[in-house]
Amino acid sequence: MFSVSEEDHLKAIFKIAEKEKKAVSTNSIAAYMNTAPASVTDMLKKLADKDLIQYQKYKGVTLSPSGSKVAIQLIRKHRLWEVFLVEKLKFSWEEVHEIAEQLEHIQSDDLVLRLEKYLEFPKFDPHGDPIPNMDGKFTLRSQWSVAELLPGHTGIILGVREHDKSFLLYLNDMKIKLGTSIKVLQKTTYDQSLRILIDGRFENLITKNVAHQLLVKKV
Amino acid sequence: MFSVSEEDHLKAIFKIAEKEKKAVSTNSIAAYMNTAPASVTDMLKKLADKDLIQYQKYKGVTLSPSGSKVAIQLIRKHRLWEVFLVEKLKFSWEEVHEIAEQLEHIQSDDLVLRLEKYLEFPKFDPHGDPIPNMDGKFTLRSQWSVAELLPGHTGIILGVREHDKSFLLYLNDMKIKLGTSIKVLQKTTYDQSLRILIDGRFENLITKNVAHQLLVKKV
DNA sequence: AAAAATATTTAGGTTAGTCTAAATTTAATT
DNA sequence: AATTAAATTTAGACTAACCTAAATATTTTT
Ligand SMILES: [Mn+2]
Ligand SMILES: [Mn+2]
Ligand SMILES: [Mn+2]
Ligand SMILES: [Mn+2]
Repeated sequence: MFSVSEEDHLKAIFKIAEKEKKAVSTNSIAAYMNTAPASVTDMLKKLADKDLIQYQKYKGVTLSPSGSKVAIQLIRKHRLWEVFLVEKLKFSWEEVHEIAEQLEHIQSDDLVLRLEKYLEFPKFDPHGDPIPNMDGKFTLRSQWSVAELLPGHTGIILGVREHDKSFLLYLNDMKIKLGTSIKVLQKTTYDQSLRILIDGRFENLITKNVAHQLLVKKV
Repeated sequence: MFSVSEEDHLKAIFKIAEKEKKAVSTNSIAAYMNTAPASVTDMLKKLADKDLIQYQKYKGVTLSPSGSKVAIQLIRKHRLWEVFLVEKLKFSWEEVHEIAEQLEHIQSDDLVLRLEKYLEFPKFDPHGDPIPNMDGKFTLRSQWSVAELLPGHTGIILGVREHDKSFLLYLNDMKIKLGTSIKVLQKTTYDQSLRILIDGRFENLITKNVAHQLLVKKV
């Protein structure tokens, strides 16, 4: 139906739009996709022709309903495959993204449904990101970043905002994974760095930025 | 490393060479791949440049050691994914080929090794074809076609030569699958069609050609 | 409100992978 | 051994997906 490149562009637009609610710029897509802005312009014309996006020269783009559907289905497949790779093949959470980036493009509706069933309908992927259901609906849950926790309060890790491999390896080193409890012991007023207690056992210092990437439920 | 099209061409050459031991012709590859002979010629030049095949104009091609390795690794991945689809996702044997045709191109050596382990090192795929190991070695076993069985003798289905969806659906109808026992009751001298007993329960008539496609071990 | 800086598009080009039609080589048949 | 038929390659063309450099629009700063 759609090429790998078309799908990846639609996903990029979706993800960028998720953070900043305005129309998505050509340059932001190019940065996300690691391509030249001129290449993005070419693709935007094609996607607009197929009514997958609303596009006006120089004004940025938004996804049309059909484009949004393609993007969400792609994200659904990506996250289901990530669950498979971690739960069944025992990959670590920092290893799965590149492989899922390929697997998400396998075309077979039946495959996705059977995979989802086989995995017992997971609602979140190994990074804590919600997996849209068949109809494109995401499961919502209330979550805070560790940066928002007050000293003395504890949270359970639900997910991470940053998916960078080196960041995930850094968390591995600190013994932080999904389900880990984080108690904020102290916040530095100078640079907002935090002293935290990990699973009631390891004490460590993290920067404000790192704290911002860690998503928890309050306990 | 190699494109989907390059990989598929190498696999086609391998599979055609498997049956007819002479150099593989341009037209046979074109027929196998459903493309124009001219397109195959273009690809053969490219593969020869990369030393994946031995190619002389008008003389057909053979795989080089490196080309053979690529083809065998692709077949390995294809068949491992087919096992996954049937054993884990409960697809039927006639549904898995097209999906595996895509999955075989996913690039990750680690993925293949983990998948193989997860599947507990299967030696044969859902159609009874051998799965090459990491080093490209196929497991051999002695097998006969039902056409070779003498009346009164029985075999257990090990595999099928024909992978066509309609053929597999026809076998489903007859309750023939891997492991099924086939007893030859009678052979017609006129057209060599056979009356067979399936799993000791269903009697049926099959043509000589169908019998030729059914591979069994003698019991 | 000009000027300067930045973002975006256009112009023109490349490579991979396909095609059809024509030319050429090889194989088969008189 | 010619002639005809079949197989294969060459020539020329197209689309998708990229690129760089130049032109143009928009935004920001003076
Ligand atoms: Mn992708
Ligand atoms: Mn993820
Ligand atoms: Mn394939
Ligand atoms: Mn098979």
